[in-house]
Amino acid sequence: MAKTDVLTLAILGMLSEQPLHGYQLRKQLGSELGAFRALSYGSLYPALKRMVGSGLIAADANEAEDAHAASSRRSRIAYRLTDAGKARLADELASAGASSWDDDAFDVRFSMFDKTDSATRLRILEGRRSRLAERLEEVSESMQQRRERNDAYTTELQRHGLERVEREVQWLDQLIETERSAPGGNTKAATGGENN
Amino acid sequence: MAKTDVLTLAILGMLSEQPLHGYQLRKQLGSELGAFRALSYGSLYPALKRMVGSGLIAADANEAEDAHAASSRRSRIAYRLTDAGKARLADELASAGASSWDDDAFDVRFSMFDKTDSATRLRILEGRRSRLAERLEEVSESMQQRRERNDAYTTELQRHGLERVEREVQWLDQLIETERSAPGGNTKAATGGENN
DNA sequence: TACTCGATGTATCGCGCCGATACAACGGTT
DNA sequence: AACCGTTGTATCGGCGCGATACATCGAGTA
Repeated sequence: MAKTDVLTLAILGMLSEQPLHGYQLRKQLGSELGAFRALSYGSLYPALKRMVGSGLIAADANEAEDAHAASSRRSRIAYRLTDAGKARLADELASAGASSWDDDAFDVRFSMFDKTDSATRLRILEGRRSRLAERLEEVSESMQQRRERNDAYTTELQRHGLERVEREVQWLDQLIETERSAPGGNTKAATGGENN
Repeated sequence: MAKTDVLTLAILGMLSEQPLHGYQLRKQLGSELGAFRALSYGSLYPALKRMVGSGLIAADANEAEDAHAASSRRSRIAYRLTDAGKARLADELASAGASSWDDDAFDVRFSMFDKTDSATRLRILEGRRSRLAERLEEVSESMQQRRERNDAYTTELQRHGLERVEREVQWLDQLIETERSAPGGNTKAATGGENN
């Protein structure tokens, strides 16, 4: 089972809606997600190259040649999903493994929830929740241990960090409850199931 | 004015308390700050090497040779600040420029607030605040623009992200107010002043 | 005594990301 | 006709990360 990193997954998701140029892709990813707020071209273009190389996407170089032959050869490249790309995306969408629980990965995965069935959504939310609970425990432990040694500012920083994570857990709890009481939306039944 | 990246600054701060080994350095940075939660050795050791190369720190290889000569030659390296390192740290501590306003950089800077005078503290807090206000505006703009096009989940993700930033601003406002009404703590008067 | 195991400790490799930078054509304004 | 902001592709050096390898120490245990 080939690995699919976060950026690759995000691109697959974007392109599943419609073919896009690199430039447009960047804008969309930047505004749609919290992650990738300022995704650089130094990441994007190499990523696209890799994906073309592994056959997940294909590059359609400038199609518009209706009239007057090959005059103004603009170099714009529209990328679209191949069948392999669609298959990979479907695979990822049906999985709820640990690779969907980290900060950026979760955001990307969450933004595609309307393409996922309710059971998988729930498993991702719960996985994320338990991941955050782990972090909560680690941080509050190390806070207690060094409570005396730290100055007021460091303590405040830790307290605030802790609070932020707690709030995140509360948010997830809300989402989980909603998902449980109203499994609505997409219900295309976990095909295959259990990845990662 | 030589550039000082976040990791370098954090190391300078840690070593200003006491000489430390790479291993200890990693543990401290991991537990003390929110940033650097899991700083890898693949970053730390090269960074230390760079800093030795640029003369900011010095490496004292294993001093403990009290008795029975050179028997168990353990390879442990304690790093300490050089005079150049102390000077650089003092420089950074007196500056409140834009390089202290980003997420990780701010955390590192904030955790050293007890080594900075009140005026500089205030300027950093305000800089961070205005940086977050910028982000707030960008995000809420792009939310309004594509309100219709997005599905419910993406919208919720954006809303939550926005809320998180708003909360961050509130936290800063509190800190600013406190700092204004009680400039206490270190008051070593901005020496030299205005960097970055 | 010997064995194992976890913590301490140093170090490197490949890979991917970032910020900066360069280049170029398009569309609209003055 | 000159200017400028947006769209668009592309690369380079530097650096952080995760994985991995290796070595020693102290303590508990068979």
